[in-house]
Amino acid sequence: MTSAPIRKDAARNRQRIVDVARKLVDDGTPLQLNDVARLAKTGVATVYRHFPTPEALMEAVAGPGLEALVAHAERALTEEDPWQALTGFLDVTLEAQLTDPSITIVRAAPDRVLPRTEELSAALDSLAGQLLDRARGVGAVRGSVTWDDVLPLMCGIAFAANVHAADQQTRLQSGRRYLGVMLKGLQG
Amino acid sequence: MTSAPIRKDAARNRQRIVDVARKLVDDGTPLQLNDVARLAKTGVATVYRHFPTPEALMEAVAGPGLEALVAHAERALTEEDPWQALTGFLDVTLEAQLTDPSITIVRAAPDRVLPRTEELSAALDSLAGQLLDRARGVGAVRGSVTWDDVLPLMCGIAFAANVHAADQQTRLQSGRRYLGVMLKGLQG
Amino acid sequence: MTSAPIRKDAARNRQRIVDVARKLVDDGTPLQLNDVARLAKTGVATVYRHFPTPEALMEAVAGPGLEALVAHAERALTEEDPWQALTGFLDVTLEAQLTDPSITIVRAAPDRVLPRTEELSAALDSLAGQLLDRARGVGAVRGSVTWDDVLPLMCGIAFAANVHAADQQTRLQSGRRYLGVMLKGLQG
Amino acid sequence: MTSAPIRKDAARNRQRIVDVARKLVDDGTPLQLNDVARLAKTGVATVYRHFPTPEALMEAVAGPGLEALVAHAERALTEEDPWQALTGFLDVTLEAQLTDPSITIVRAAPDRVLPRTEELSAALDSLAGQLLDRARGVGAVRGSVTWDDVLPLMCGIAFAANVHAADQQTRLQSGRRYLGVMLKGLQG
DNA sequence: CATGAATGAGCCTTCATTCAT
DNA sequence: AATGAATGAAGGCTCATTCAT
Repeated sequence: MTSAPIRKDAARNRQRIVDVARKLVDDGTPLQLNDVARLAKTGVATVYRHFPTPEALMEAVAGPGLEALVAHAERALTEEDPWQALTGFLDVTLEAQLTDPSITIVRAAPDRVLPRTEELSAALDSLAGQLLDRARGVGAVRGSVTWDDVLPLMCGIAFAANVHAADQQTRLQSGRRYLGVMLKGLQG
Repeated sequence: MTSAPIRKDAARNRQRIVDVARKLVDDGTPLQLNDVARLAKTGVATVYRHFPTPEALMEAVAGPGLEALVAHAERALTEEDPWQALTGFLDVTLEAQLTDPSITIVRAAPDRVLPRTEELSAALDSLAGQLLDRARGVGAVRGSVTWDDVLPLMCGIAFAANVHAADQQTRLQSGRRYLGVMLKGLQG
Repeated sequence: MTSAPIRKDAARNRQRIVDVARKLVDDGTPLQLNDVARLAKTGVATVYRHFPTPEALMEAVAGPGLEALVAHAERALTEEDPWQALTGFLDVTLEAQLTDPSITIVRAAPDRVLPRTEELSAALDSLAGQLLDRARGVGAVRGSVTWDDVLPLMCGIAFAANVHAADQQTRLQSGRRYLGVMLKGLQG
Repeated sequence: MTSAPIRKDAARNRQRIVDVARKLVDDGTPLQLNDVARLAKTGVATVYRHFPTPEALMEAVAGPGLEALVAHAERALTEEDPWQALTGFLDVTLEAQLTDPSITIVRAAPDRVLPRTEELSAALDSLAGQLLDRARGVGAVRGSVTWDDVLPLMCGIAFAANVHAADQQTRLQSGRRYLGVMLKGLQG
């Protein structure tokens, strides 16, 4: 009755599925549960059991990335310089978004389907909001801008970087440049 | 060079197709050539003859919007204040992008399939580049930024506005705010 | 714009589909549009174009049978003896139901999906109702019974005949016996 | 011959499974062993061990209802008036069939898979046959009709009642009316 | 005995594209 | 040029049944 001890082989399967999905996502391939099943050498239904919808799988793929960002945000909150803390966090966030498309996809989506993702997303918003507030507190950021705007802007920057360049290398460079533009735009 | 006299009824058909497609695009419906044909009361093959691929049709839909932007850019080049000229143009561009999704789609795509679109796109890039150069010339814009960056950024802003809001009204508001941030970020 | 001249080859296809479906229905096989397509040597989508749902196809299969019954009911209304007219009609109806399962399926269904079927069904109900009224008029049928009851009862008799026997021959015999029971039960 | 002592927990499981299945059947939901397992908080395999096929489970669901009918038939055989005994029994039977769909399903099926069901079914047929014979003995029932016909007819009446009405209330009313028609039809 | 994860065949449905009329 | 019927690959999803734990 206690929700789930989780069997070892089931966990292995689940992980294989997520791994395969990650590879597909990284390649920009749209997630098709049938393909995932084939590549993971599982039955389709196994994929469906673990992830009832493509969105759920996408969120599972994004999970570790989101966790890492949460961890980084927490560390950033302990830094001395609020502006440094903010820009450092945004820099890491951007790199994550450009490296792992699932992050932008999940964060740009109107809603989350897994409780865990919702939780992570909320935590991230809360922490990032604090980072922004602290920076505003020392006058480093305009009064009118909220995290509610910065989140879409970060997704927009990732989008722009993808529009501008196809290869990973250039994409990161452009992204950083665009982030620079935005940061200057945000300054008080 | 003008490939053929074009029969009047053919032209009428073509127009009906584009009109229908515009409506679908504006509603956010994915362009399906069969649907378009049915709504335009044409055979599918007619749609295919005029527009061999969905992309071609999308570009045809974007055409008038792009022409309007070219016209605006030309007028802007005659304005006195280079900064005003630039911001005015970008403001109109943003509104166009948020009003007519085909514009962002076409401009964010890696390549164009219709010669006419290529032409318009190139003209727009050239004119916008000049507007940017003029603004840079009077020190209103950072030296390092080129139109090659501003175009993706505009698409990113449109994307951000869509992430932030679902209704047209709010979308425009957010978009303008984000454009403000970018412009401040671009300033010398 | 006038609804449909119907192409000859299209009509041929449609007929092949209905023919295949009829065979399946007669064999008691559940109608699966993919199977129908394969057996009719058509693409699946062709079947879907003609019959958007299995129900629509089923009704198309039942069509001729219903038409024949309507014709019979019309003739019956011209007969002298109201009781003979009624029993003759019910006998033919039963035979139709036991010969062609689609008839019972369509008539026992809560609603019809094709306008044509609705039309036929309504016509049949109206004519049968008149036959019943006439029989009641000469005191051959109890006052309390309406066609609204006799229709379900006919379906019930067909069901009973199927329960009782598997082979066509015996099924018809039993069905007639059961019809006899019902008719006696209906008599004033 | 009683195959095994049967562990208490196993019996509990079995009962939970049957209870869940009964609920599903009563709701008109098709019996899916996976669903049953989930709702009964059992593993699927447990369901399969107790009931190798959906039919077996269906018969188990019908069991108590059949037993009750057998009991009623036995009591009926002791009644004075053979016609009253018969009609009373058929009335109770009809109500059971309309209340608990599993009864009609099992009795209309060409064969039984559980020995217990076979036994009950045979007993019921035998008893009902005697009730019918007694009624025929006093001239209350036509000579030509056998229980072999009445059983299908009862299933047909249940079918007709379902065709005629969707809600339980009306279904019972119609069923009783149809039973009345049949009884009149059977009378000598 | 019990569990529930895994399986994969199989059905339904859509859509871009071709081709006979 | 125009028509729209036909195609069939492809994707989504379910469910009866098996099997490792």
